[in-house]
Amino acid sequence: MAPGYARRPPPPHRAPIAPVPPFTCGRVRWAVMIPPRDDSAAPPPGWPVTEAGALAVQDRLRDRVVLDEPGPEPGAPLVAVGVDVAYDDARDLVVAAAVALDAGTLEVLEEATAAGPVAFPYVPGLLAFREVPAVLAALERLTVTPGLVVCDGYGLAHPRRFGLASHLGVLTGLPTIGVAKTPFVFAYDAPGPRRGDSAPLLDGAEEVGRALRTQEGVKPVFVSVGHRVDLDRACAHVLRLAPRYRLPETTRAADSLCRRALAAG
DNA sequence: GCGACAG
DNA sequence: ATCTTGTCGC
Repeated sequence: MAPGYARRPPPPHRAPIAPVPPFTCGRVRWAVMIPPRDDSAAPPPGWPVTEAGALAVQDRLRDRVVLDEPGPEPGAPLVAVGVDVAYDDARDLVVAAAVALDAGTLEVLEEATAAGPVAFPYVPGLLAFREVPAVLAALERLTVTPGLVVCDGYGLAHPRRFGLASHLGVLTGLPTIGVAKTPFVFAYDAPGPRRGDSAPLLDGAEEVGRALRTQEGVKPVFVSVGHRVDLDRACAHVLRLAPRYRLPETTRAADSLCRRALAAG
């Protein structure tokens, strides 16, 4: 692991990943987040168990999304962290992975995983409630400080403008973006055929993200802002992280790791 | 009202 | 997401 990257002192379990104003979830106060419990990836006390409860949490947290920061400068030194999860519903098990890469060289700097019970059923628009607890636990186990978190799914491209990437950003305070493989419910025109070509991802007349061609002749990915990053930079980071394949290396590394961890455990 | 619907 | 055979290509 290359020296020169900022590190947080372990153990991180009692310390917030980043200074974020306290908020409450249900009746429970999360200083920023996740917490202690044991060292599992179980959802914290107060994690919603109903759709109505989850909708209420989204409604309460959505205005905490920060959209007026440009985010990390593409080309500058950056620790880009990919997060993803794999499931075994039969065993009520979810495994999350967080893989930190040097955004310049794509070298793997650090890997972490966390396993726990499935926190929520899959409901379109409420994906964060299923994935976030385990993802937070995996992020906490990294010792490098993420400069950008790349999520598998959406941020602002969400019916209530609060997808997984935005949710994770608000909870951690970290800059986040969403990279999805399918366009969810939004409309777009096919981007040009070359790598780097893009077209707006539209909710009516509102651009909620971008269909971005990362490889020539390959279908685009769908990029949206999560938290503390603008859309131009989000796309620039995705392009740089995907020099060879359709999906960014962050996503590929995290996907691979959580699947291996699920199969192993 | 019914279906579609990130992962 | 996950269930899954073979197949084309580097």
